[in-house]
Amino acid sequence: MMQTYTIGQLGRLTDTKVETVRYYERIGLLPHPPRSVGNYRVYDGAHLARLGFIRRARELGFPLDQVRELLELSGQEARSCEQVDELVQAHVTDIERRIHDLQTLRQELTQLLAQCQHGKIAECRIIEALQPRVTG
Amino acid sequence: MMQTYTIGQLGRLTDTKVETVRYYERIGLLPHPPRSVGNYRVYDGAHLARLGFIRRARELGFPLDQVRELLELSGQEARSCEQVDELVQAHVTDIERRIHDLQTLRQELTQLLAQCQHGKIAECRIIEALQPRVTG
DNA sequence: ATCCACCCTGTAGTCACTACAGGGTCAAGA
DNA sequence: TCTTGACCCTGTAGTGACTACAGGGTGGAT
Repeated sequence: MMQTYTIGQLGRLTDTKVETVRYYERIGLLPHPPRSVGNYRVYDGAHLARLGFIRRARELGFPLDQVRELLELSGQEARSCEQVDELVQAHVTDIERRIHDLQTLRQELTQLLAQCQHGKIAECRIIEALQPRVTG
Repeated sequence: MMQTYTIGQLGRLTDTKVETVRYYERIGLLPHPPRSVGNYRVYDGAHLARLGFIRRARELGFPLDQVRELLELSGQEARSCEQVDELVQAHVTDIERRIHDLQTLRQELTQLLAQCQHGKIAECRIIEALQPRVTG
């Protein structure tokens, strides 16, 4: 017999909240599964694999619309890797930009902290630095 | 005479969209300004300074509730810097965690890319790596 | 019969805006 | 005087990716 799962079991196997599984179904990322007599969703191994794929891609930081593209591509076995490669490449570039932005931020904040003399707010360099240069 | 500003002027001076200024008012971050006869908001220099503070803090990545705290603290001139310091310190720690997470992510993705043989999807290592290890 | 864990739908909340729709105001030019 | 166009007003809904109820039904064990 084919293995089946309730939504809760599927969630435990993929580390996904039940509400999230239903959400993925609602936005068309997971197919509507068949229902039991009691109207429970009945999932099979294919559902499990697809949800696993989605969750792994999410862990790697892909937004849902890119996950959708990856799912689409993963089904077209004869197609070349090129698009997958580009998609991942673009994602890496995006991550690198975010790392850079955060590093800049950290430096600014660290400089502020270094200037703090631990006195009163009135002479606090941090608060001062937040005061805008425009004052008229 | 005291300098006054329309919402649009305030927006231009602080690089803030008009809708955002109204949003800050709605959530209580900016006070309700007086209105003109035509029901236009009329801002003064204090509003400008406060909005500038908010925007600068946002640029530095503080979420709005922390901006609220910073605004609160900045008004209490006799108080010690300690809380400001802690707040900024905690923010730096948070940013460092995010940098670390993104670096881990980048490494994982870069490894995937390095494994790509530029062949067909059927043998794509990237797609393969996304396939879940659980398959039953 | 009753309990409890699980499932169902539908709606609203999160964060920090952003984007309308559908109107009113104001200053300048023809 | 009329009209244009830039600006302003309110209120609501959308973004991403969930999360959190409320209010109810189901299934298996005791």
